[in-house]
Amino acid sequence: MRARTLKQLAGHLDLSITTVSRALAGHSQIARATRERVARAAHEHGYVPNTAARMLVSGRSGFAGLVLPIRGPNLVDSFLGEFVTGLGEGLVQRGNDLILATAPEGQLEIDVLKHLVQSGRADGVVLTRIAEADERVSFLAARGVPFVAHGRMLDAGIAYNWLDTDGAHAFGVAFDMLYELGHRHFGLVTISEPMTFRHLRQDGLAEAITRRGDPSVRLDVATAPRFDRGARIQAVGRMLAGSDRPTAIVALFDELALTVMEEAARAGLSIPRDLSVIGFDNIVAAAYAPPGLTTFEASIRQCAREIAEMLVTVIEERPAEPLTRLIRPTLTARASHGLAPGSRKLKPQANQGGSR
Amino acid sequence: MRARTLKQLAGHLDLSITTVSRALAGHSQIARATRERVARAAHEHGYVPNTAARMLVSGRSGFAGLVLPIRGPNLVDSFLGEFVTGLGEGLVQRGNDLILATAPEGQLEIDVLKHLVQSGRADGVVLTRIAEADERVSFLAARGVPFVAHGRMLDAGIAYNWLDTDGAHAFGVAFDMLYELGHRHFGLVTISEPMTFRHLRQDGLAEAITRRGDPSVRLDVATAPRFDRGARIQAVGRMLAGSDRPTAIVALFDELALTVMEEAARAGLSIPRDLSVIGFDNIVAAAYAPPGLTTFEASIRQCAREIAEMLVTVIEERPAEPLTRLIRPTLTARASHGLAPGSRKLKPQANQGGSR
DNA sequence: GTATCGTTTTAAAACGTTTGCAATCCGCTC
DNA sequence: GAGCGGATTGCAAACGTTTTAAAACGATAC
Repeated sequence: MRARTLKQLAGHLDLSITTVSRALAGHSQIARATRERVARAAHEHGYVPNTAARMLVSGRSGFAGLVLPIRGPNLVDSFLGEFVTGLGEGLVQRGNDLILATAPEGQLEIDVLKHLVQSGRADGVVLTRIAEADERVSFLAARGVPFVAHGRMLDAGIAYNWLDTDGAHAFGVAFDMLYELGHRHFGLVTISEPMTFRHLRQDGLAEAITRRGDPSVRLDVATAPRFDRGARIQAVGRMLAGSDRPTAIVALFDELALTVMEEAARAGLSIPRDLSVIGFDNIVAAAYAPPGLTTFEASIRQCAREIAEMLVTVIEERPAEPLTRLIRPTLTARASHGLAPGSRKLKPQANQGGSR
Repeated sequence: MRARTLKQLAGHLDLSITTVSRALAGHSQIARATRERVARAAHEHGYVPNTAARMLVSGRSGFAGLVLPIRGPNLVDSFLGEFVTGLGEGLVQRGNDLILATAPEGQLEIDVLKHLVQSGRADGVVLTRIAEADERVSFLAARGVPFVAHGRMLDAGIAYNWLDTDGAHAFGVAFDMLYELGHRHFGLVTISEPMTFRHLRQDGLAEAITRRGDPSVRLDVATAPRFDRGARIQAVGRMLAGSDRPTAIVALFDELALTVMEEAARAGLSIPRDLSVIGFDNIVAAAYAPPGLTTFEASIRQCAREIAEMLVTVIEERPAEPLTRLIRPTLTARASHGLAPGSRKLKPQANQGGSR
């Protein structure tokens, strides 16, 4: 009864496969009456064209790929959910779907990536967590596979499409705000992994300090491996020890800021009275960790959506020039920053719009 | 140079397409020497078989599908990320990938689902958020499409594969624990949407009360629409108002429990001294919201992984009997529950193993 | 009645793989 | 040296779609 293939549908309609195919595609060379008759029949039969056949003949899959590396039981936060949702939103608008290829623990992410694009399952891919020098970028660029990176490499020698948050700008804003509040002794808590955003944010902070030109400003830096909680706590502990400690700490991202807040509480320091803390990302816990973490946010979902749109553009139009986009994060002011200890507020400056 | 298709590879090897195909598939009818020669060449050329062609001839895509409904800008938590990660883990083990089909705001989820399976893009699908009566389940069951549901319908009339967390058991455990701590006046905060887990958990609580057989036990229920924050706050406020309020509140899930904790704080109640609160899910914020929410957890990632394995089994083996699995959640005891006000502890009972 | 033209339809090839069946090759036996 | 059997290999069809090139059909003009 129901026609599952073009052939069956054509049989029912007493037309050739060709005509039905063209009619469904809306070709104007098919008589209008025929087009409508075919459309009606297709709808009645619930006919849906076979994706495999379409892929085979068109050479395109209609899928954008994302490789999901599995590592350890811990590292799952809301990032992935938001990112995937945003990609889905952006892709579906342009008639694409998302395919998630998992890279299990033993397997290299780049191998999964190669397989994904070479099997024709994905017309293009999205890359996250770009390292300072990233072999995935060079591989895809060399192969001419469409892709968009979320983040940048440090090496500027290779042209590719990317979208990134302007961490440098955000960290400059953070410094200026804290400086205005009287802070002069700063701390930066960062990671030791070679991620580009680490450099960019740190440079943004350093530049803001230079721009200010106040020689009394000091900056301490604490570094620890990203996933080594013990080392991180130790590094933060050292930074907070003694009386000559920073009065304001900027963390590379919220998880680090939360550690700072926990360690500060353990050391008997009150936030923001004794210590101001600012993070980056606005993860959910940032709102719940007392007294509420001041942080920056560039909606991951929104970024992912734009990335998806960029990717489809690249796939369809193959632009000569790489597409790039820098997103300026917004400040979510909560209660973890305030006047520097011992300084009196000159111009009153309320915390703006903090919320959950 | 590089052979992208079987034909090219066969040309290089001076063999027929058939032989190369069979050699790569490991057929024993091909001479061992030939098999090895082909394998080596394929590896050197970086040959990867075309997925579309394979799908077309085999009738299988190697994809499991998940429909991602987009609704509103708010509803993104870590659930999706964990779930997708778990699915990926489970699927990749059996050589499958995950395809995410987005249902944009205007479009019905079931239409996307239909299109997904009828186009042959997915060999089977995973369903989440099962409603009391779910049209997706009946559709897929009628069509004979392999699927596994995360959650159950209330109607037992239709056989299908599911995995669910044993919320009834958990809520019974919660009651027993609170009863032992001296609580007699209980509150349940729930939602008004027709989700099966709401019934199961509430029934589990009611059964535990009945089982205990203590006529002095009382239970108040507060209900609000799931996504109406205002209504939720009001309902919780009413429950907490007056002196004859519950001393222990069990929330259907953590978000509700967090609202209870916030409103309790606003009403000047101290947790756990004046009020015990227990949630369900162990979301990230549960650890950070002071004083730390006691809650139940069934690792979403682990559940998703099992769901994926079940799905592949269904796809490959088409078992006659439906596969079902009930996961017992574990208690994550933090500091939001304690002795009932005015009762003295008889047998000391420390909080076990609370952690982040 | 034939040539021409525009509109509408169709036959057939192609995409890259798997697979049923047939062909080839080789060493053996009688 | 013809026949046989087992081990290898190859031909060709099939999967369902899109697309190139060509055919069919009327109608109009000469």
